[in-house]
Amino acid sequence: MMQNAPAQAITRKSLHQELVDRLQPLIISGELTPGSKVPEKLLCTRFGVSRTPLREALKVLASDGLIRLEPNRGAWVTLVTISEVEEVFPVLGALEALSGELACKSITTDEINAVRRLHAQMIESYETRDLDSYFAINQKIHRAILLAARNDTLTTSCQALSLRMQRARYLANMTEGRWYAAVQEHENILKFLIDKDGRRLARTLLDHMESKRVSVVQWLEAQNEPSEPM
Amino acid sequence: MMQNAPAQAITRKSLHQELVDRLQPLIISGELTPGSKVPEKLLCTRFGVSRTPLREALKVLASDGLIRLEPNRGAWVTLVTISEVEEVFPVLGALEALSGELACKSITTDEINAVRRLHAQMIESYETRDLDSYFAINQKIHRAILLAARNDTLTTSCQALSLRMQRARYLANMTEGRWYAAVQEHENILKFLIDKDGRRLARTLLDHMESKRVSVVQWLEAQNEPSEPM
DNA sequence: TGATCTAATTTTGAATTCAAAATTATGTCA
DNA sequence: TGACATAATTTTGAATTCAAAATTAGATCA
Repeated sequence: MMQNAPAQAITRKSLHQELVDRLQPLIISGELTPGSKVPEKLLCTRFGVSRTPLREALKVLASDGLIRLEPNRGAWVTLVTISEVEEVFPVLGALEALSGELACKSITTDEINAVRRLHAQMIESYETRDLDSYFAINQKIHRAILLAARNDTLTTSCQALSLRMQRARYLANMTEGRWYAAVQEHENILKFLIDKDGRRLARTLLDHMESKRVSVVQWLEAQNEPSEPM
Repeated sequence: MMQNAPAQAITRKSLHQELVDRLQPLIISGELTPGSKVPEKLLCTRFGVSRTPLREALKVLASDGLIRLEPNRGAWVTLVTISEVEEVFPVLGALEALSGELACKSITTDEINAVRRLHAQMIESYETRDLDSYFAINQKIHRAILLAARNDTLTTSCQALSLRMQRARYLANMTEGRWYAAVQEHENILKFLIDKDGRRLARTLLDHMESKRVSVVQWLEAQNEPSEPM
């Protein structure tokens, strides 16, 4: 007899949800230019849908802060401002700290080993200075810890804020010094996770986020200055 | 000349946003019965709008977890489960702790005095055993601290999770003992806020939330048992 | 009676339509 | 020319329409 396995029920996703999932990457990748108008008509054509489900998706994305709706003027891709970064990173820090604490309580050996492997891969990317790969693996590590925390609400909240920050293409930043420091922080993250030292892991994740915040703000400031010379 | 005062721009709210704002209270007040179907047609009539903006609002409410969309079967008012409470309260705790820490850094004397007054009012409600009033003021205090933290992202995140928890009509709960303890916790909250002791305020808010979690879970368990006697 | 199948009705999801607002283009006149 | 007004066009917001899916009602038969 077939087990009632936790395999996800075949939920035929609704069109608007599908669109939310498709639009998010377009926004965080920058394919939809930050600050520009969301090309409603074009997107309808591109995805072969009418305006109704697309506009439903835009409302949801707006509530996530990825776009901004101006009444009677349409939807605009939001851009990452310094003040937004100053706001979001502390919140993300608190949430990631919590995720670390919870993860230490329920992470399995297999999951720890998975993080260990990811960590090794990330170091490799660091050594070959492959920034794209580094960031991709980095994200996977944070996500693995998040999932080990076994708290869907936490996962969702973190994910949403994280998405907003990913719009900042701060990947480009990463000075050699900051990169080295980040790797050191990750060594500690791995260590405390293996030790299941929730307290220290939380603290490290918090500090890690704070460093990231500083780094991102610096980059954004550098971006702004040239265009405001007076 | 007219100053560019920070008076809110006369933003004609969009219909769907208006509906989100109107539906939220219906859900948290229980006027829309938890677990029941969202009466789309009825709501259209009630608010005098067509299905389009209403359905847009439903998508947003669903992304906030207040309702659940079942493809081809409509929208359902979600009910507060124990496992959801176990998830949300720790996250809320972390966020409120952060709000306390940040508030201590930037709260003004006026704002502290406002909280002081609210606290006094709340004590009065406690002494007259006016639960509704107690909860209303209680919320105002937490919100005042949140606003003093000067972090809109934090405010929004907290608010969203808080709304989800408010669906639980745990107000009814509040044993005499728990109520007394909660008041004591609030005495400390006020004290640490006046002292601007961010660290201790954060810790107290966290503990406060944890106590609330226990209390709510107990109540929910009591609710469930009678209907599942076997 | 009650289980099962089929037809009628309702509800849902999404495309289309339409009026109002905003934008762009065109014309006027100093 | 260029500042302003007016007309044409486009875009937006929301109501309506329509096909597909789900639900309900009714019929059939053991």
